[in-house]
Amino acid sequence: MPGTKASESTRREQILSAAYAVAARRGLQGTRIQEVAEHAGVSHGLVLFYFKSKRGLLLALLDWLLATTTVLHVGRDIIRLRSPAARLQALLRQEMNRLSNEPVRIRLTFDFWTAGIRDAEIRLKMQQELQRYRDAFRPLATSVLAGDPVQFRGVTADGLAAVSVSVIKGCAVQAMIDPEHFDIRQFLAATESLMALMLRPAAA
Amino acid sequence: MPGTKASESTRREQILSAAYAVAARRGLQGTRIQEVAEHAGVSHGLVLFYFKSKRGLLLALLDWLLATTTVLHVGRDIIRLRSPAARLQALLRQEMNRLSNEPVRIRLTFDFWTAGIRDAEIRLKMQQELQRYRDAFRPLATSVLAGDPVQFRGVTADGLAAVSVSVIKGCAVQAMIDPEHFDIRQFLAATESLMALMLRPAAA
DNA sequence: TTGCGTATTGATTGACGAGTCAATAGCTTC
DNA sequence: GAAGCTATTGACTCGTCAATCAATACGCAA
Repeated sequence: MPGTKASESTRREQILSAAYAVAARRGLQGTRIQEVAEHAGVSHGLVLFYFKSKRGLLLALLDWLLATTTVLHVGRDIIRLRSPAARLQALLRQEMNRLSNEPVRIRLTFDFWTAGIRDAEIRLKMQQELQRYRDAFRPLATSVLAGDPVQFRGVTADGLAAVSVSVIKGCAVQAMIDPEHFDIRQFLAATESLMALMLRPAAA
Repeated sequence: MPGTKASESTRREQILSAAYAVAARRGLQGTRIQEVAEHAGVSHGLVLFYFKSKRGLLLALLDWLLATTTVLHVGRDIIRLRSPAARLQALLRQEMNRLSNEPVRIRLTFDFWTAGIRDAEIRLKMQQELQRYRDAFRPLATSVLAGDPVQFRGVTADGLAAVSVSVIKGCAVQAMIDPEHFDIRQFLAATESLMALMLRPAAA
């Protein structure tokens, strides 16, 4: 009764992409191996053959999710921008675009955050991701701080990076839960004004 | 075999508070009626007698959670503060204190956010809560905008309120998932500097 | 072509947990 | 103290789903 065979990497990919679709629809806990298997066109036994347990599947899915997420790529076009605040701004804008363009991915990530509350292994991976996120912001934050040492006395680059990340993640939360009353454009306009404030030279 | 009886409101309270404890530990999906019952010292049949289903219990828990959450109380001490930005600042600080002092509550709220992704009834309640949150910030935001119409051209009070909420919620996310690398003090220092920027009169 | 190794299947098991319900004990009323 | 109401119980049913495993067909090597 076995069907046609395929290479291991093909099968894993196939199953993971099915798991992605199912988990997006049903949530992590609500993901049934049966449904993933159907979606991938294989038997549920095969899913367990490759990933050994549901937990194994979900952990692999998380790795896959993080690996296929364009990790906050500070592209050349952004680096080219002269002012640090302008770069920070471009980064924010880029990330917020992701929010509208990849809602499914964001939703899943969200789900993994929650799972991470109780599962140490998941939490570790999410911590690393947050850290990468903050790290990506830090050099920019450093430049901004250097631009106005007086105003930013006592503020660390880490602190400012964390705030930047907060704005993004907080935006994600609102956009996800309350898309109707949450206007991304207004949000962007407000953040950009705040950026501009950081740019503005200190009043002599 | 029935045990001693109690008033309906007592029992509901008793069960809900047990559900709170259990849900905090196990997560919403992981909450078993059996465990809630044991924790409340009643039979699991009674839990269903009062709440009719697991879903009913969780929805009631959500109501209870929102009702017992000090809803962003803009206290007298805050209102008394002269400058709007100072009030905004005080509000932010107050909310961030909640993050450290009531981690359990925050974790549960987080869980409900995730549940709200797939459950319309839960989502609605969470939307209302976000809306209340933004509403509480709006008057302050309005004042801030009025203070520097040039700088904030094109920025709406809603937008600025949404950013404020983002900062809080994003802070919650990071504090929850990565408490080790997330330094609330640095975070506060950074936000306060940003607040100060908004206060600063435009350079002539 | 034959034979071997393994990827694949699907029937099966076992556990768990939500929801039902008839029996019953506690409270209230007269 | 009797009767009636209902809150409370716990045994039960039913469905679901993860995980196991023996059987089997496919692909490959000789």
